[in-house]
Amino acid sequence: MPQKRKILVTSALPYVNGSPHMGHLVEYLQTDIWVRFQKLRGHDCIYVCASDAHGTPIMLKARELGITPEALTEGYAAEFTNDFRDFGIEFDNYYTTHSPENQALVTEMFTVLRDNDDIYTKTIEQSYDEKEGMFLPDRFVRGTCPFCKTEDQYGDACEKCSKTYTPADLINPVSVISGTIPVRRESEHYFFRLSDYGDRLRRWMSDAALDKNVVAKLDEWFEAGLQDWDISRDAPYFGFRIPGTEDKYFYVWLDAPVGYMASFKNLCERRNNLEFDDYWRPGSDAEVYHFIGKDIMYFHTLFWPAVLQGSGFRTPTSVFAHGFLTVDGQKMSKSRGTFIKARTYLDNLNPSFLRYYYAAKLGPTIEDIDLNLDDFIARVNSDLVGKLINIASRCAGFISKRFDGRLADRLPDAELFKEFATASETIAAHYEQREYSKAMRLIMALADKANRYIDDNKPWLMIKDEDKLGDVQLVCTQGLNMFRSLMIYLSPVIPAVADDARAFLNEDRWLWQDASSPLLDAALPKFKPLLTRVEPEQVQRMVEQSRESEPVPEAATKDDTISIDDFTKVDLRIARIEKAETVDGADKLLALTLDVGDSTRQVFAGIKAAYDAQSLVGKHVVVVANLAPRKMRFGVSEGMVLAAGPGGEDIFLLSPDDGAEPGMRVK
RNA sequence: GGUGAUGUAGCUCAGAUGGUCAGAGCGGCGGACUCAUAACCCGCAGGUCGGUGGUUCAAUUCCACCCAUCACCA
Repeated sequence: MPQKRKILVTSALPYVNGSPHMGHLVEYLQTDIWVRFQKLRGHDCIYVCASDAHGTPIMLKARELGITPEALTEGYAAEFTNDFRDFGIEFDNYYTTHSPENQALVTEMFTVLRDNDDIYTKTIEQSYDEKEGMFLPDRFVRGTCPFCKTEDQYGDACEKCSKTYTPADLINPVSVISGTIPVRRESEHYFFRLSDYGDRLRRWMSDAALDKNVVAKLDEWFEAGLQDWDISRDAPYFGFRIPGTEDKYFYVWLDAPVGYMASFKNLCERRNNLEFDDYWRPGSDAEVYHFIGKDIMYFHTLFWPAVLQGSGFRTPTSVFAHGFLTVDGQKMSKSRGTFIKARTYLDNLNPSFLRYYYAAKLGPTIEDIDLNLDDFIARVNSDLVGKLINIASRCAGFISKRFDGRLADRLPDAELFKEFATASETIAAHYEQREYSKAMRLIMALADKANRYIDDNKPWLMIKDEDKLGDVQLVCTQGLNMFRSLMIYLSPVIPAVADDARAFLNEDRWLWQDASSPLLDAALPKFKPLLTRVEPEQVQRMVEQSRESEPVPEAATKDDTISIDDFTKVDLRIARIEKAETVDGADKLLALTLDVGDSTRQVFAGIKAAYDAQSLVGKHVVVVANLAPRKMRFGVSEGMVLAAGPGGEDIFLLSPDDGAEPGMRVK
């Protein structure tokens, strides 16, 4: 066994302005497998993560929903936490960047950098939305591409011709927030002198033994010359205020990676044998690794190590970048039903299947991986159920029926078992190098070998011959031991299945090296199927449930309880129907004009069969006021009127008791 | 537009400093078996290794260009 290592591992912090989906899981599963492997090998390995809770998109989304950014991010963070747990992703700590620890660290780092003259200020010009009173990130200005004249493009690049430019270049620019024309306005910003860090970064790069594709990308950036980094944003902004300023905030990308340290620090405060400085100060003997997606390499391989170098901390040992997920060979798509939320998967399929499938495809490179749904079914059923679990299944029956559940006290083919044992270090090396697909191939090749062994020895024939009864026990003991070794090798990937297998083998715990010594003369309980096959219908249902045209309401997902935060996200208001009219060309719709207190709005409701338009005028109803406006063929619907019933003529509007006034909040 | 990565059998992917490098698993076809969650075992698959040029005695593997896909452009 190699020396015990101190390892700190992170996954990129999820930006909590939406629900977790299959793409997120690539990274967290890749990391979790690696962490579990290290722990199984007996190392001290700590896995921390956190929600990335700051920045303009979160601020605006919260405003749109009429809730605080804290409430918004806590709501999504709860989804992430639940989904991570249900996929068997085991963090030592999951925290948030919106924390006192993070603020203290960011402030400390900023102060050190500023005192070392690594920070300076400069006045720059940016797009400004006068109506909203805020500066606009490039992505929040849209207009016509100055090159190819395609309309409605982002302020930084054209999706059509993929040329890049600035919002000032756009023809007819519009703020996506207010719809007004942005102006150019000057503001003082804080910059980090990244340009001074070229040599130090190159040194770090060569020490970190980065993947060659990552190095290629870095070289490209060095070639272009390092530019200083704008680390401030003007108010209004959701983040940490820069010390000594009234209206300047740290850019979310400055405090996000510091969130790794803050989460770890938070963990240290709860564990007395863990010291923050042992892991994060220069001279640390711990290894620190960041698992990230290839899209955020810039931040993790340039800004982040430079900021650490300049502020008195150690740099990461290495950064592991992975590719993106495609589904059936294409980008995830809501209309095709391939934008699959983690929860939708969990509602239909066993998480171990995805863990195995991803592992079977993951390597150490930044290449994208494809979730091919047909391949997923075939692979899981044939590898996991048909090959692996089958080994136990075909041996266990003989052992329990004819030998009282008792294993033999020796192996009939020690040579063969030794093959399984000596594969141990090769498989371990694959895991260590994040060559999971190679590890899986090797493990499955061994599973083939185990099945062949049973086939060659034919216990089902020997069982008919009293003289050969002992041989049956021996062969099955051999088979179960091969199964056991493979399950140990796979336990980082499918921990839940491995736990069940271990329980069947009546053992308390497994360490990696246990795979090299057989389990003999032990009593086993009755075998229960460890996995059942994937049915194509399950996958179909998952895809159907993911299709945008038939969205699954959040509340209808299986997790049957919601938090009070979830409920308060829904802004229910009393409204008075001012006008109700039929809609030309629509069989079921009535167009309602609603008085919601401070304003009126138009809502289309599918209640034509149940209500006569005129009879509705003056009636008070309940409306979902913060539902995203929906464009329909007949106009925009700005909310939803609550009603009960199966539909058609049987629809019953909800109305409040007398006294309720338009605009009152329902709670 | 610039830069980088990828493009190998129906599907998912391996592979080589240029010459037994054209492979695996799945699917498909044929056979065998019946212990096992119709699982397992044996045999069969001929894809111009994205396209076009070039270098070479020889290229899928090196070079150039082109096409497609993905990413990044702070």
